[in-house]
Amino acid sequence: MTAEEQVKQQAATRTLQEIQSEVRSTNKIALSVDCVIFGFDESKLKVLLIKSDLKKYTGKWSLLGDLVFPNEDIDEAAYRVLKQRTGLSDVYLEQVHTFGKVSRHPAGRVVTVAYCSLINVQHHKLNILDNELHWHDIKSVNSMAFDHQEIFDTCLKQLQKRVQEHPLGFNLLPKKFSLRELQNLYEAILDLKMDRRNFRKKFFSMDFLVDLKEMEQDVPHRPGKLYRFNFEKHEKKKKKFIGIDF
Amino acid sequence: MTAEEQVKQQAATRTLQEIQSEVRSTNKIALSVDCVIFGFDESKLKVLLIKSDLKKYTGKWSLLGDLVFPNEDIDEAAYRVLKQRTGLSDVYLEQVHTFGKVSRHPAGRVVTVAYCSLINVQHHKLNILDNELHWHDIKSVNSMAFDHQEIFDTCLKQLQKRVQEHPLGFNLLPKKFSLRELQNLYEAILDLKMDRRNFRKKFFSMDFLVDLKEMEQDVPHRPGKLYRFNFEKHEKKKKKFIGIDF
DNA sequence: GTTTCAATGTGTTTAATTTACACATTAATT
DNA sequence: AATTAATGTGTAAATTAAACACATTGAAAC
Repeated sequence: MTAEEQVKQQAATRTLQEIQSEVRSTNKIALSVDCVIFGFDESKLKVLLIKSDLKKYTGKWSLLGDLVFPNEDIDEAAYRVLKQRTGLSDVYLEQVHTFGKVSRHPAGRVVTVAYCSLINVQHHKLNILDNELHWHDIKSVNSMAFDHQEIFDTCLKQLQKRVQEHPLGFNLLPKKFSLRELQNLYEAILDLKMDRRNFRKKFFSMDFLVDLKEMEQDVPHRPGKLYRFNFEKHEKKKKKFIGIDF
Repeated sequence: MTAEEQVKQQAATRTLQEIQSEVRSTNKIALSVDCVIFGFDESKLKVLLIKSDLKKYTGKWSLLGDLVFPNEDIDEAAYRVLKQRTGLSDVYLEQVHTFGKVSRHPAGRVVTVAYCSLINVQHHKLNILDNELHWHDIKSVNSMAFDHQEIFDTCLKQLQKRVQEHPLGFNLLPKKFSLRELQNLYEAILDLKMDRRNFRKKFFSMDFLVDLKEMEQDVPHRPGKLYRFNFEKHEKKKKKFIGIDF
């Protein structure tokens, strides 16, 4: 870890009290980033949360976030938070929405830019840095600190939409995966059941899957074939008459 | 106009020099909103721009924006800018993306939240408040001040996507419109030609159009029927097996 | 007022995509 | 060797999208 990184790491662990004093020191608006970090484990979609350190919200969970430094791009700030908390870099990260209601944060006027990140939980397990963190099943997340519930809901909806438009889901899977895992993932994200035969047909008809000629190991029943994601460019079919689909 | 509105109007006409001095007075991050205001006129999609008042960018055009007040929601700030510049309220306004590179603005560290607005140009003509404003054909917009070109491009892409998912386009049309105008609008937004028969079929098969039993007036050839948008709720067809469409 | 013109208005056929649905195969377990 | 619980595969029906051509109307030109 470089000196610069250490400074950032130190700064990012400011308590809410410290943030509060900084925010209130001027009447200007403070800017933060919050990351909704998704993982996939045991056929369930999970989100990485931290225990809120503000008394008012004792027992509530929060997203991972921090104030943006004056000399740092907001995207960089989000990467920094992610790196600090998970130890991971080179992961999927996308800005989703900015939340800027006057009274959204108890520490003062803090506008926050929400990011959505998709990580591989297996990799993360090797790098876990903080025992205040916990992976929550998204179905059990229903009352978070501040307006974090709204931020989370927005990011989840965005993910559900995005995952149907772009092959993002692979970011949540291990490098080698079976079609069953892939389908479990989509069912967990979209919260629905799909027909196995149609699901397979759909993915095989696109160029996303490379057959690794390997089989699953240590599964209690018949092993399935393993695939990896095909990183070569995928041509998007152009339609002449764009299907307006309200 | 209330006293509060006057204060806001006054504040919003700050010059860039004034903004600059405010931004540099602390080392904190300043927050602004920028509005990409779309209109539709003469079968062309237009965007409302203002001449940049910063010397470095003389002759360049800018989006309409302002700093966010400490006691104002960011959505409110965007509405304020829109109201000031167009005189219009109750118009379509949607947050699109936040731009937060360290050096994006010459006045210092200003992070800006971009909004997309769709207005009816006919209404706006009655309310025009500022002769520094100009409606530009989107096809001729290619070098704006600061990073406004990038912001504009992002908002246009977002609009192209949104308009195929939701019936937003109607916000750009007069209350009464012909199918030809509707198709011209979609062709202008999406920058493509559509088959007239399929286009009509598509819109009639949805519940969006109410036949006003009126005909166009003062058109140089055979008049077409006039319609209005049907504001009643439209049930979105649910698919069982969600079409993953990369 | 007849003709010309340029737009509106309408249906059908084909292709592509989506959906529904059932049975054989495999490997681990008993 | 039989059982079990999963993987793996194909086809038919329904829906949706795409391609395509001609009659009708009203204004403008003559």
